[in-house]
Amino acid sequence: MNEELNNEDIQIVDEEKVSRVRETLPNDELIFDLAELFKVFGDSTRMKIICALLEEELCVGDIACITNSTASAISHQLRVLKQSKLVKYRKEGKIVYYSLDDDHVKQIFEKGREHIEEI
Amino acid sequence: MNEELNNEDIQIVDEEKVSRVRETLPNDELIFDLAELFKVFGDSTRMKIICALLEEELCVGDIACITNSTASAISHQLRVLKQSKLVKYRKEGKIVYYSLDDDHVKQIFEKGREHIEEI
DNA sequence: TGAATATATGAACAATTATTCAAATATTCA
DNA sequence: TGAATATTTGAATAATTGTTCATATATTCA
Repeated sequence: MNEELNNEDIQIVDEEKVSRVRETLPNDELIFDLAELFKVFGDSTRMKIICALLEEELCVGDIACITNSTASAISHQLRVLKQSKLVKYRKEGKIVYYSLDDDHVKQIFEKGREHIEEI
Repeated sequence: MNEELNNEDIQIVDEEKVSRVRETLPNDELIFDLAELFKVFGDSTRMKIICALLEEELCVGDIACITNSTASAISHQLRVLKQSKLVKYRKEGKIVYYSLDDDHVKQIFEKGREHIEEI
């Protein structure tokens, strides 16, 4: 009786290990940003868009056609990709051409594929 | 009148480009698997677990402590990481130690970080 | 200017999913 | 064996999110 800790609070941990690892962790903001970035890759439609753009620049209508999706759905997803700086675009009249923004996309894609294919 | 296409079906596309890109696309299964893989990286809690395990092998309780989470929540997420072959584990008595399964995790993590930090 | 086309956008709906809570296993040790 | 600890698991809840549909905006061209 009169204990300061009840059962739920007790947890046996390797305190030295825990504080050592804690200090090496990236800050919460970077972890959040990383998760947000990978979340963008974590959808089949967006992954298909990325695969298509790995080949060449494409307009919204062509991407929709290639991915068997609607222009509206693709436009929504392109916005997500744009916000993460994964794609860029240029306008030519009423047509908007999208392309991959830098080489990281390809590198991340390839590393993912390596993992999948080596299992 | 008597047209075979109504407005919703009409879409002007660069057919040659579309079929060319279509042929280079990975099959749907690979695209799905890739999206599933990146989805696993796309959650802050799992990303924290991954960051911690980049340092050294850890038991469930210690991971929970490091990430300010509960053992139950961590256990659920470790199951997800296990299913994607991102972590492996070994049992020592009642303690289960988890560690990263191969070097792809670190590589994917690093590529993600490069993208974040170069913007 | 007005019709046609390409893209973007907002709201609504359905589906997915992370966490919590309670309870079940598994293991050690007195 | 029974208490204590570590982890797992299943169900429920709350929050997030992808697609659809209707509509808005932008651009070209007759």
